Amino acid sequence: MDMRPLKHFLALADMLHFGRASDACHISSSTLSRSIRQLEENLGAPLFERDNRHVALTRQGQMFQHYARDALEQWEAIRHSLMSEARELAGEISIYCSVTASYSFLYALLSEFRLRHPRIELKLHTGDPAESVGRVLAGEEDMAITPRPRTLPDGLAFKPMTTSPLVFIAPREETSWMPSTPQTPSAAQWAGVPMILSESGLAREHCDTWFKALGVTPQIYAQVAGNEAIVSMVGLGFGVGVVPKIVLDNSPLRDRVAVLPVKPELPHYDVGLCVAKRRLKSPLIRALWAEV
DNA sequence: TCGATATCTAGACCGCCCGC
DNA sequence: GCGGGCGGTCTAGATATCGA
Repeated sequence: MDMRPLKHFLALADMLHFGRASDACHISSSTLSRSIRQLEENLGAPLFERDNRHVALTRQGQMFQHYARDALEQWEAIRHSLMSEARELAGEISIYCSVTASYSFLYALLSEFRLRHPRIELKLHTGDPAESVGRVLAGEEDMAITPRPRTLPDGLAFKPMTTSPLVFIAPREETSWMPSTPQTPSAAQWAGVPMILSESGLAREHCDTWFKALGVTPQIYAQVAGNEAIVSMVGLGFGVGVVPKIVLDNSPLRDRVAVLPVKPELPHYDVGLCVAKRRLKSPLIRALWAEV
């Protein structure tokens, strides 16, 4: 069975761009165009509306997207199940995590796994941890290393790997807006502090709750996707940021910032591995899941 | 308005595989 | 060995968008 047309379709459905989707599939855009056209001819229905500049899923394409995801997952599951009876596990697992998580957890997670399962190919994608749960639930990634959401969505399994406190960080240089007594914060002290915060995610939620309890609307200087960039901007003196301590410990710019001893402290959160429960049927996914 | 750029499509061609 | 089918690349063409 040739599942490539389904993979081509899903790549284009995700990216809605022939050039980027063909790069992701390691084929030329014209090959992708032909593959999609043949799929549409076989199905007798248009899957994409496209012109010389835009690509969009049709209603039939949206229906087929659900089928294609399920079909590929079931195909991988049965294939690996049959293979595992006959010989060692082989195939591909995609993992999504932040750059920091790749420094901090991947070695421990994968070093022995690679030796035990050398025929499993690992695909690592790094980015904003706030997107990780959504990507796993949407089937775009097999697994993610991510902070545990406040409420675990149905269908998501989570295994904690470590706990990290959230900390306020400030530039080491003196500034006029720096809170003078962070141990005893007041609304007046924090009202004028330029804040550099995550656009979304758990760190942002905890931070918003902290400011709400203080009775202050934070003066947001910048909203950033990904925690690593917050350390950079704080190090440059743009404002005060909030990051997981593990991000700070792994940052090459950690010497340019200082942790503010703010009270009350922000909550700790669990960092761990998450996976869609339905994906645990796959022997590959189960094998890596068992590593934690 | 016009040139540059981005993007998708079609056609030509090539290499590999498989059946005869 | 030959020919057909298939999947790939390369290239040109068409057209929308953008910016000067």
